[in-house]
Amino acid sequence: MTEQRTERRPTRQRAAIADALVGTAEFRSAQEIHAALAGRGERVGLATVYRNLQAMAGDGEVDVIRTADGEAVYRSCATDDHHHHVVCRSCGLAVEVTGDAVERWAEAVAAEHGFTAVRHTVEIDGLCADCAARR
Amino acid sequence: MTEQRTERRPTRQRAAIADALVGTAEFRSAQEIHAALAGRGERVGLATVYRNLQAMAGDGEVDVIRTADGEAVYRSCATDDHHHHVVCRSCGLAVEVTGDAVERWAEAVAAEHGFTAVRHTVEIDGLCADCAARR
DNA sequence: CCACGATTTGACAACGGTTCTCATCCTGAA
DNA sequence: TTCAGGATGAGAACCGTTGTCAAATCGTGG
Repeated sequence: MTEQRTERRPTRQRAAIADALVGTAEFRSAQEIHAALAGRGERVGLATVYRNLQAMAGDGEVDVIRTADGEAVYRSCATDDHHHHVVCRSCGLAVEVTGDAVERWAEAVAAEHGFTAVRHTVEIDGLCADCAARR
Repeated sequence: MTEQRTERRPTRQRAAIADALVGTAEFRSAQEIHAALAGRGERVGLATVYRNLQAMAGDGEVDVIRTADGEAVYRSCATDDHHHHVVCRSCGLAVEVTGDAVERWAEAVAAEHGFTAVRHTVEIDGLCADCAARR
């Protein structure tokens, strides 16, 4: 179930994209990353951003989740281990959390209904302390 | 936080759409519903399907979740209460489940990081017994 | 240090789902 | 039955994402 790190060639573009993700606590869309790179002077094609983001996601280097309107957003994960996120609806800040309780609950509830090969999606969203104070 | 039932006028189309959803345990996309209605002889515009599905979702009459590729899929919920789903990756079959444990965990974990106005998304997917047997 | 085959890139077209537009149709109320 | 305004439908418009393919780039072997 764990992804295999595919053999890939290092390029300036790939590094730039990875760089844009590192050190950011927010989930960002491919378009935002593309714009950020452009604004920074890094000339990288949009298709390249998408391709690399996909590849990184496949290798488990970054996390991908979908916003409410279906857009894919990415974030570099601090850990390779299984985890979930608490995301701020206002600023996008995300913190990683783990919870054996949920994992077990999901597994149990699925089994109870005869499901196998179970996976799950758990994302929590709210207002972070800063954004809440700023109101 | 609970949705207000908006005043809406009953129409043949709206009824047909609601009808296509009732009695189906699967999550279905707007396009699938549109096609199903067309195949059944019901002439309903695609835009109308989208509009009504959105309205119903806003009123909490139907559940909406996003497939892995970002497509929105709908299902009429048996209950108005808060619940989650276990969805079959193969056939789309979905069963509704509840779990206080998760709710509490989500709330606690969010609070622990200073988040407020917390909401969460929890979906479980796997292979239902039938699909698993069919392999 | 250079040539070579394989990858990767980038500009742009193509796509698929969803939303918007606006003239026309219906519905409930009078 | 008439009327005003909400609802519908056909198609254009949108937008995020993926596909195309020639040109640029990379690691390697010579």
